[in-house]
Amino acid sequence: MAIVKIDAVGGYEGQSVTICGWLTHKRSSGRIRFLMLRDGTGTIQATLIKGETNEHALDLYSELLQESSLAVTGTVRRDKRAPGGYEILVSDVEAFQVADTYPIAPKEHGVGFLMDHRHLWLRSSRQWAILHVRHTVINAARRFFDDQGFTLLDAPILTGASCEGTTTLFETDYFGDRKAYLSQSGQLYMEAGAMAFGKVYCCGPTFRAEKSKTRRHLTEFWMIEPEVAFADLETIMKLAEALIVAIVEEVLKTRQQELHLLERDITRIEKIRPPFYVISYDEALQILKDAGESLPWGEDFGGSQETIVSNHFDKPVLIHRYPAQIKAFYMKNDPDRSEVALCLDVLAPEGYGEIIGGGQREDDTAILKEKIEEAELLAEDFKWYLDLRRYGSVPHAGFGLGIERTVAWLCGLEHVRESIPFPRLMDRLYP
RNA sequence: UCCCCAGUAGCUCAGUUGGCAGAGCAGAUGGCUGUUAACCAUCGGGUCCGCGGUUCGAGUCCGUGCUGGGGAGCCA
Repeated sequence: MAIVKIDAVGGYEGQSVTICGWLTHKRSSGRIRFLMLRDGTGTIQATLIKGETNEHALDLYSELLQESSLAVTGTVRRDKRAPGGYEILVSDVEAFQVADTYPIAPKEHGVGFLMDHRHLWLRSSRQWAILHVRHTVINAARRFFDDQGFTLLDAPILTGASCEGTTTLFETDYFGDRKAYLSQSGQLYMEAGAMAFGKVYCCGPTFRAEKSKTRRHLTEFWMIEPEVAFADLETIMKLAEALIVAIVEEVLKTRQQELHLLERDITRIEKIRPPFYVISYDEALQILKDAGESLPWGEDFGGSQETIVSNHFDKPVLIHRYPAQIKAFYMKNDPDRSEVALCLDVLAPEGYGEIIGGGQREDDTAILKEKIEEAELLAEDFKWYLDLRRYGSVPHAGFGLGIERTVAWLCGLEHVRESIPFPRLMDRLYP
């Protein structure tokens, strides 16, 4: 007897198969009974009829509660009345386990309750769709870099120093006499990698101890961070655009069913084709001014300002050359205009905010030393980083793409917490 | 850290002017020969978030704490 996955039953019409899965639902009408089964690849209706199904299975039916784990054996039939087009005419049912009363009913639930049951919530069709899109986003991004000759170079998660202030760092004890921090970014290490391999990227979790309670923030989130030697801002802007295009194409190609299930307006994603919009910080300020939300030059955008700018466009918008004073110490200043940094942010459409941040790195030892001092960082922590400029410094650039915000945007989610299997938020470490 | 909202059955919620604690779903029992979140009937199920106060009487009003949600600040 073949054990068949639900998404493959179409190839077994008329044959007897066994499907192993979980009970999502059951219904009955007189002597005919229905089990809805889920196995991770899809759902299918199994039909029990007196006379065709054995007595053991008919008796078992009445004991089964939602999420009981089952092996269902029967004949695959095409039937218009069955959701999905195929059903199993059951000959026998065995239970691996009869579930206790399942807390998540097929009705509505509040966010807090679902988050407390995240380990079970993952079984619902909506989460199935979202996390499939996440899988594809990560895979598409990695394939994009692999195909262009990048080397995957994983960055450490435990680090000895902060690259920004210590206020947003998670601190942990390191063998009693020292402190270690959870990485906020793999970037500095990718710079070292770029000097060794030319083109590198990392993909992994990063941590921010920001006390942010918004729909765009997690304390643990994943980034894909490429870094390229002999590259300037323009090169990296082209790379950022091409990466997003590659991700969108792959999601549209392989995740139609998931997007449909999420009731995502696919036409808005189909618009995401090159070229994207490219504006300077100064031009973004003008857009805000025209919208009646003037901001003095030198200030960073808040969430509402980002939304105003991104709503101005139907595709992602690349914003370059922010004031140097609001950007990190390692950003290279524009030689033609020293008050701005050669940096790049990409805002997703529909108010999903910044999905990419990056730019060209400072490659001059003396200037970088100065900037480290200005940022009041410990010079000795960055000795190795300065070495990269002492031994064959080259122009180089890179960026980080936030996985969760990208997934939230493509899926049309209201909050990034659904775009990662087990979200970590300011007040939530369970489950 | 600040602002706003909420906390009543396992879940989602209603509860009028302060006067006997309610519905739908889930669960149990029974009915129905093709159901689509089936339907119909019956039944069980309560620390009304905690503490304090006002009152003859508090789910309801006041104070306070806790928890959750939304937002702000913050966010290379």
